[in-house]
Amino acid sequence: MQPRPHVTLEDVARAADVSPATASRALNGMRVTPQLRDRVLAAAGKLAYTPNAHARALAGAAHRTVGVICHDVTDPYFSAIAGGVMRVAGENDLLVMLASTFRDPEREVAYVSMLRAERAPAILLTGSGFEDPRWERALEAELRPYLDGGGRVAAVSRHRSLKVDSVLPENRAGAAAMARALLDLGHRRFAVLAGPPALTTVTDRLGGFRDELAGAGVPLPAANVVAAPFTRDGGYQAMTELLARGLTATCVFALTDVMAIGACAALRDHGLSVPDDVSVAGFDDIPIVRDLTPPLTTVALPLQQLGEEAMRMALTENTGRRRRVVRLGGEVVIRASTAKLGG
Amino acid sequence: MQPRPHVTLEDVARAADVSPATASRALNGMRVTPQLRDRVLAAAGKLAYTPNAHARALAGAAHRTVGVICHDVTDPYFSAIAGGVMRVAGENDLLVMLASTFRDPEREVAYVSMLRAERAPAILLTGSGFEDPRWERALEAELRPYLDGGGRVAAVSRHRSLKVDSVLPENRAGAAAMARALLDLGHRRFAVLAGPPALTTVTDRLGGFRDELAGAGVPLPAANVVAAPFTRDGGYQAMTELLARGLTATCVFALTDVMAIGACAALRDHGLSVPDDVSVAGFDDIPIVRDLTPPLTTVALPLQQLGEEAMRMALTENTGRRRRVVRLGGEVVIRASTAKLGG
DNA sequence: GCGCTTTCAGAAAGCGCTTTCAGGGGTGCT
DNA sequence: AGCACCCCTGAAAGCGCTTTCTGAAAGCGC
Repeated sequence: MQPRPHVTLEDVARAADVSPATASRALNGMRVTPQLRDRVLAAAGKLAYTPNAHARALAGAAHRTVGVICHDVTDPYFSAIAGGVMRVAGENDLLVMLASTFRDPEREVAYVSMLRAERAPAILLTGSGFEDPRWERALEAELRPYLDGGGRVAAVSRHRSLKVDSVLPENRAGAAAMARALLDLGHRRFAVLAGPPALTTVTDRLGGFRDELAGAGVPLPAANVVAAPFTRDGGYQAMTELLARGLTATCVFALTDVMAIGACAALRDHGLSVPDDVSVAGFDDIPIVRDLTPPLTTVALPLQQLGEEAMRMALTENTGRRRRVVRLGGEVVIRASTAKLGG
Repeated sequence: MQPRPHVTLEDVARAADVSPATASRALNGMRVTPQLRDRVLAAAGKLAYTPNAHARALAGAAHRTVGVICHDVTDPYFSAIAGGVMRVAGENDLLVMLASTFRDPEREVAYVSMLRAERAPAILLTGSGFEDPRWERALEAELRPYLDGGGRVAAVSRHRSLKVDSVLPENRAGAAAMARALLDLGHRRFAVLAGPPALTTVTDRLGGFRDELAGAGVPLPAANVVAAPFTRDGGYQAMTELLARGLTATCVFALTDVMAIGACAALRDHGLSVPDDVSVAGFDDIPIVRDLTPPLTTVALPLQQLGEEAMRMALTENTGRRRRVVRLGGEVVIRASTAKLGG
C-alpha cells in the first residue's frame, strides 16, 4: 500500500538537516538542543510524518495497544466487560482494540496469533471457551509462547482449562442463590433455558441451580431443560420449544439475560404474561434489563468491574507460581419478572 | 518484552538446516521442494514459531487487519454497525479490530494515528464527528497522508465535513417522516430529546422534524427541546428535566433509541404510562427496542447494513474523483409506544 | 555429450526505526 | 593556559522478515 512512498524518519532528518538519530531523539523527547528539536518537529509537522509502528516495534519500542477478544461485540454482556477493560486501560495510557470471534474458534486463534505476532503487551480473553478441546489446545499452544515471551494474558469467565490469570463470575453460587430465591417465592416447577452444552458457564450455572433444587427436594425434569445458543433468538426458540411441549413450569430460569429477553418475547407472543403466568429470571444483569417491563430478576454480575479486574491483572505481573483468580458477583436481584406463588 | 528471546525465522531455518530464505518461502507456500518444506514446517511447529508481524510488515507484506473506530462499543447502535462491518470483513478474509473513543476526540485521533502507523489497509470511522472543528482538522490531517499512502477510509454517519467515502443514514428525511407519522396519529404538542448540539446527527434529525412540523403549522417551542448526551442516562435526565418543567407535550421524540429508553424509564419512574399518558418515539431501531414493553416506535436504520456498506466501500477502490456517498434507511416503524390521539 | 534453458536454494540487500558507540566541542577546574 | 569531564550529535549496527539476485544443479534437444 505505498503508491506514494511514505514519509520516513530519514526524510524528516534530511528536511531538518540533522541525522536520523537526532531526529529520532527529538521526536521521542530525549535530550536534544532545543533549536534542533524545533527544527525536527517543524519538519515532521510539515511532512505529516507518522513513525512506522512496525519499524519502531521491530527496533524494540514498546507497544501500547492491548487486545481484547470476545465472542460477540453485539452482546451487551461482552460490551459491558469491554467497557470496563477500556476504562482502566485508558487510565494507564493504553489503547484497546476489541476483536469479535462470533464464536468461531478458528477466528479466535487467528486473533490471538495476530496479537501475538504484533507483540501486543497484553491479551484479554473474555467468554467461555469452546467445546472442542482441540481448539482449547490450539489456543494454549498460541498463548504459551506468548506468555513465555513476556506477554500478559488474563481471562474473564473463561473455561478453567486455560491456565491463565482469570476473573471468574460466581456462576455456581449465583445460580444456587437464584434457586433459593425462587424457591422462597414459592415456585416448585422450573424450566431452564440452557446454553451450548459443555461450556463451563452452562455446567456451572445449571449445576448450581439444579443442585440447590435437589437439596430442597425439588426435581428438575430433563425435559424442562432446553439448550440453545446464548442469544436473544436462542432464548426465543428455546422458550417456544418449551411452550410447544406444553409448559408445566411456573418459573423459567434463563442462563443469561440475553436469553431471558428472548424468552419474555416468546411468552408475550404466545399471549402469556410475565410474571402473572410465568416468572422469568436471568443471569448477568446486563444494563438493559433494568429498563425492561417488567424489569428482570437476575443474578447480578459487576460486568464492568469484571473487565477492570482483568485489565488490572494483566497490568500487574504475576510474581507467584500459581495463576491468580478473582471471583466476583453472584448476588440475586429480585425484580418484577418473578412473582410470588401461592402467596 | 522479550525475557526469553523470541523464536525467529532464523531459528527455524537452523533447526531445519536450510537458509532463512528457504524457510520463509516454505512458510509462505512458495515453490520449494516438498522434502525441504516438510522439514521447515516441522521445525516451525516444534518451535512454536510465529512470524513477527512487524518484521513482516516492514519487509513489505500486506496487513490483513482493518480498524473500526466508534464512540462507544457499549452502545447497541455502534455494536450493530460493527457487527455488519465484521460480517463482510470476514467474508473477505480480513480481521477487524474495534476501538472505542468514549467520545474523547483525542483518543480518536490517537487511534487513527495508530492504525495509520500500523499501515492498516482500511480505517472505518463511525458516528458523528466532534463539535470542535479543531479536532476535525486534526483528524483530517491524520487521514490525508494515510489516504495518500493508499489507505482506505470510509465513514458511517459521520459529520459531512470529513471528505471521505461515507454511508449516511437518512437522518433528515427519516425525522421528517416521523413528524408526519406522529402528526397523523393526531399529536400536536411535541417535545424533543436532542443530543449534543452541533452534531450533524442532531441538526439533521432535529431540523427534519422541526421543518416538517412547521410545514404543518405546528410549533415546536424551544422550551420543549432539551439537549443531553446520546445515552440512556442522557435520555433519562432530559426527560426528567422536561417533567420538572411541567410537560405539556403529548408526544416525545428522542433523537436516538437509546435516549428513548432512558426517557421511558423516567416516565415510568414518574408514574406515567407510555403510551397512555405520553407517546414516545425514537430513532435508529436498535435491536432491543422490539423487545421493550411497549415496543418502541422509531425510524428504522438498517444498522448492520450500514456497516456492511461501509466495509464494502473501503474494500473497493474509489476510481472517481468524488467521494462516494450511500444513503440508507429512514422508514418509520410504528409500534406500541405511540398512541393515537383523540381517536 | 555439449550447450541451452529451467528450477530451486542461498547470499545479501534492504524495509524504517532505536540505540549503542565514538567523537567533537564546550565548560569548569587547577 | 591546560586538562578532565560532560553533553550532544552522527555513524552504524541490528531488530526479523521478504525478495531480488546470483549461482549451481538438473533437464532438454541436437
